[in-house]
Amino acid sequence: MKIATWNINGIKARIDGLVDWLKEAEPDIACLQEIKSVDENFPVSGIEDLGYHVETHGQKGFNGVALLSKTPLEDVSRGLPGDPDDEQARFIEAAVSTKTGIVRVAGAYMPNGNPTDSPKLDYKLAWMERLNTWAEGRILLEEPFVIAGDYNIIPDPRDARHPENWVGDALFLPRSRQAYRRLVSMGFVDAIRSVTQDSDVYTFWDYQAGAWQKNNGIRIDHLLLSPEAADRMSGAGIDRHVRAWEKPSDHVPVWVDLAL
DNA sequence: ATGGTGGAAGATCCA
Repeated sequence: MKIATWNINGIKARIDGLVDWLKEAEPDIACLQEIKSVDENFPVSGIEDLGYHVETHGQKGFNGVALLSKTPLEDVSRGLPGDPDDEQARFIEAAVSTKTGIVRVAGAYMPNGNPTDSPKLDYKLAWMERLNTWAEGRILLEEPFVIAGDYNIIPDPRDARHPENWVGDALFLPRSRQAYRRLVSMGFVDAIRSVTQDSDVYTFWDYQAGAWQKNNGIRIDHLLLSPEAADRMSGAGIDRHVRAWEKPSDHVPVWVDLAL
């Protein structure tokens, strides 16, 4: 079972590229972030034509996440638990039945947190705390389980081409990285880091200043596997070539293969 | 110090 995550930066602008990538990569489950669309306007037909079930959690203009799956999505839940006043659409979770049981997948779009002297950083850190509290409960289930998404966190200096340029940025602050490390320390496995220790492995290149051409990238899109999922991992990768397509997102898809 | 790019929306906000 192939599970992928991709921050598509606007479904309306990316629908053709998404369909091309789905045909090429054939993920069983795809988690999309930054759909920037309300649920009613999400273009489901071209995706359903490829055999996918679609569940969205959108909002007007910004944010928004979606799950696509070749098998039906069960127990769908929208919104990260822990703050009923949080109106930002950044989280969707569902379960999928497999030959060996179920796999649970959460698709998440973590807050950016910049500028760091604004409430946005507080929101980012509080959101990560809520995620960690929720993840503690999930890991106790001892199920194959994946948290996939745009974490907006550079875990380590080797995850940036120019780490010195990110000092002081919310994506690289010690507090942000600590929150991510606390999550991983519960027992999750970073899928990409379990197949390579290379620096030069990125998932995002800014549109500005020729970042892609200079390979000035960062690794901020992650697939965290519960121990039960990690035990069944057979491969992982980054579809970096998608960044060179026409009208690309600034992020590329990241995927993991699980023997489920 | 500014602008460099792009998406959604339709003036700015967000990244």
